[in-house]
Amino acid sequence: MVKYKDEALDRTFAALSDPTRRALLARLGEQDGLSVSELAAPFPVSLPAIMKHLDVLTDAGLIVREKTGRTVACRLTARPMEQAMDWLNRYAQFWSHNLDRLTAFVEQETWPTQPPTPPNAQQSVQASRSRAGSARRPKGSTPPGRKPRN
Amino acid sequence: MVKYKDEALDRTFAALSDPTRRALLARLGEQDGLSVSELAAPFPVSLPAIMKHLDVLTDAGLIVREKTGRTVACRLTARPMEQAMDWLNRYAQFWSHNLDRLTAFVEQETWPTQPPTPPNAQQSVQASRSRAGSARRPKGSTPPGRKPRN
DNA sequence: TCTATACTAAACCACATGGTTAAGTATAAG
DNA sequence: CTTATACTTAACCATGTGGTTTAGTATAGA
Repeated sequence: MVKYKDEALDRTFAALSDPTRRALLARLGEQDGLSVSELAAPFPVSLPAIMKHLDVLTDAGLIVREKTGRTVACRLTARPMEQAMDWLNRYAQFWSHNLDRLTAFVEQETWPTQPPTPPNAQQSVQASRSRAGSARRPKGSTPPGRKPRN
Repeated sequence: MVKYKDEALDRTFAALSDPTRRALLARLGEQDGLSVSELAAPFPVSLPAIMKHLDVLTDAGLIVREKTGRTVACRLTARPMEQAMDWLNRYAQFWSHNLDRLTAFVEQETWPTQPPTPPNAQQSVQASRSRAGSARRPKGSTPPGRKPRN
């Protein structure tokens, strides 16, 4: 099973879904090893906001941070983006209508089409985005469901 | 400016950040044109939950839906994923250390490194993920900020 | 030693997300 | 015409997100 890769893809794509984080990555592409303050300077948001974005990028493995004295240098990494590209390449092959390659490719079983199952460990900590299982409703709250129209 | 492409990238990467949605796309890669019920059948969540995921995929332009009678067929599309691949390819070139190509590439100005600016129209509708500007606090609520440690 | 800088952490907020159940609508089948 | 199926919509919930301000810590510079 490639669930661990799935979680890595979750974080990679989630990290890339925000324009500020893509701009941060692009900035590091121009000039790797910038400090946090240098990275944050052109952005119209506060430094703690940029810090949060860098946290997301670090958790996704897209950057690494190394502290020297009081400054932290941020650098791009390669691995998780390669995995995202792999996924996109597979998608590209689906709609290219090359059915022979497609059939052979699907039968490699490297492509999880079965629905994601939430990890049975760490139920108290939300480990994945899609989660099944009913949420507990506090007493006295109204249950979900559409009210009749009348 | 390529802000419109940026918003499309927002939606594309956000759509891909969820494992259920990626599984839906993979399922359609195996067999295009499945109906909503057929798509939903293997998933352990409710039909409206799958409907919501399909809404996200449709808004991102990754699938199209066409109704025939009472069933809706879902099909993969190509365009937005190509744009996501373009972005990833550029990132790949950054860490491949090809500085000549990198410099020439950056100077094409097709790669927005400047911080994203939220659209000045549609302030009432949240159009982009990163947004500046202070939120209004209700009267009587405590202001943000860390409490002193003592 | 004191001051300044760079970064980190906490607390708050409005809004978004991903699920649920229940009701409603459109269309096909009997 | 009635029933069943496929899908849609509304209302709810817990949690997460992306921002803010304020306080705190670590390190460099004067």
